[in-house]
Amino acid sequence: MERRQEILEIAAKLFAEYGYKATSIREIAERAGMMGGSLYYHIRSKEALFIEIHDRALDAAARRIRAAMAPYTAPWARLEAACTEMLEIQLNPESLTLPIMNNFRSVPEEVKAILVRKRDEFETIFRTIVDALPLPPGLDRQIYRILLLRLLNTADTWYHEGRLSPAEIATQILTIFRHEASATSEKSEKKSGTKTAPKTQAPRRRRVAA
Amino acid sequence: MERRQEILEIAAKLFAEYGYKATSIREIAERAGMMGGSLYYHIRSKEALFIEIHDRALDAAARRIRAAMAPYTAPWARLEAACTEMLEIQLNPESLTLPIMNNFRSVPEEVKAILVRKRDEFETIFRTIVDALPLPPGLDRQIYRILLLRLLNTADTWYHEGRLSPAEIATQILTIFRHEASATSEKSEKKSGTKTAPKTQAPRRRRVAA
DNA sequence: CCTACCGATCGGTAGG
DNA sequence: CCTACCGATCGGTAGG
Repeated sequence: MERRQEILEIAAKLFAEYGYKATSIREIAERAGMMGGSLYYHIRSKEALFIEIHDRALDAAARRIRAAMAPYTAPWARLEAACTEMLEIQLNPESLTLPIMNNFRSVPEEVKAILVRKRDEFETIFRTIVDALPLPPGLDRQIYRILLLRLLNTADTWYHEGRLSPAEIATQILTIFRHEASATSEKSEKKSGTKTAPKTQAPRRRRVAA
Repeated sequence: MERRQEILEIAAKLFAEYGYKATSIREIAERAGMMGGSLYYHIRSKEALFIEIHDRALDAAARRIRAAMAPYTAPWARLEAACTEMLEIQLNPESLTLPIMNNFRSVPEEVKAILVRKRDEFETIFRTIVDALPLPPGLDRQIYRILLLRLLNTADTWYHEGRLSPAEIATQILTIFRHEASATSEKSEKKSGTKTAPKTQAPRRRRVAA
């Protein structure tokens, strides 16, 4: 039973690094210490394996992000909490919760349809957050959300440990994406009695041209 | 001689859509109206084909972007011109200049090294532009540039024609990424005697919280 | 540019 | 979980 979990994690890492097609069943099996054919004692097919990993990763990510957002009600604070958590997930080299989303180029069309449906469902979290932001009218919320998710989901392709932490990168992204709608920006988050800024990296963020 | 160009364009389209590994020589050949083996009259190897397409695409893109920037000297205007042109290139379904960059996951390691070197060279264009921007001190220019390039380079993965044009998407990205350093933001672009805003989609862009 | 083929590798199965 | 194998597909070559 935990052997299976091990296999899922090995496969997730390989899928994330090389994509669906370029990851072979035999390579997964070898890293799990068995022969290619033996893997089919644990899995039904390569396609089913990929779908299961993707589903589990997104479910786990959704749970973690909702938990991270829970303490906040102010829109920008919720966005920051969600983005930070998402980056922690995407940039963590361990565990199943890995960047397999958005790497669908070599996935068979029928499978892709299933993955995209699941991913769209996952992204409603961000849809809700973005819709609540007091953005300037010139910004298209759909594009805003898509762009933000692109950055979060593809961060693993350029990130290498050492320079900035996931939380620091989240801060940079938030600094860029933070635009207030109203002129009375500093105090425009009206919801009271709740925390306004997340714990991580909060300080040197606000710098609205005034 | 133009037959070869045809093959390069067909291959570029397939590589962009499915990635290196998932694109077969036989599929390229079939779309070019010949047998798999016949393709080797025109190319040396699959690897060489990919490298050539990548090189040509980046050279052409660099040329177009430099030309688009040429009329401007104000930093933000140069950035907008470069981003708009880059998106026109990335979102144009025709021609060789296609989004093959950043899809290196299934490319053999040795080839990847060559591609990355070329891409880094290409991206110096944006390095120069970003270094000239009057950004607030809280923003890390390296991260800023990386994030911006991610959005430009991966736009093809979510773009579908109909809603917004490449130029309109560029405007959205620029609106998000525009942050002024100084408090006297509106007039802080000191360079005079030169055009300040590009021709495309300029109007409804500025909306700094004041 | 085609035919015909090479060795290698793929996902998957049978039988134990 | 292994051995041994299946049909399919891969990049590439020889010989024309």
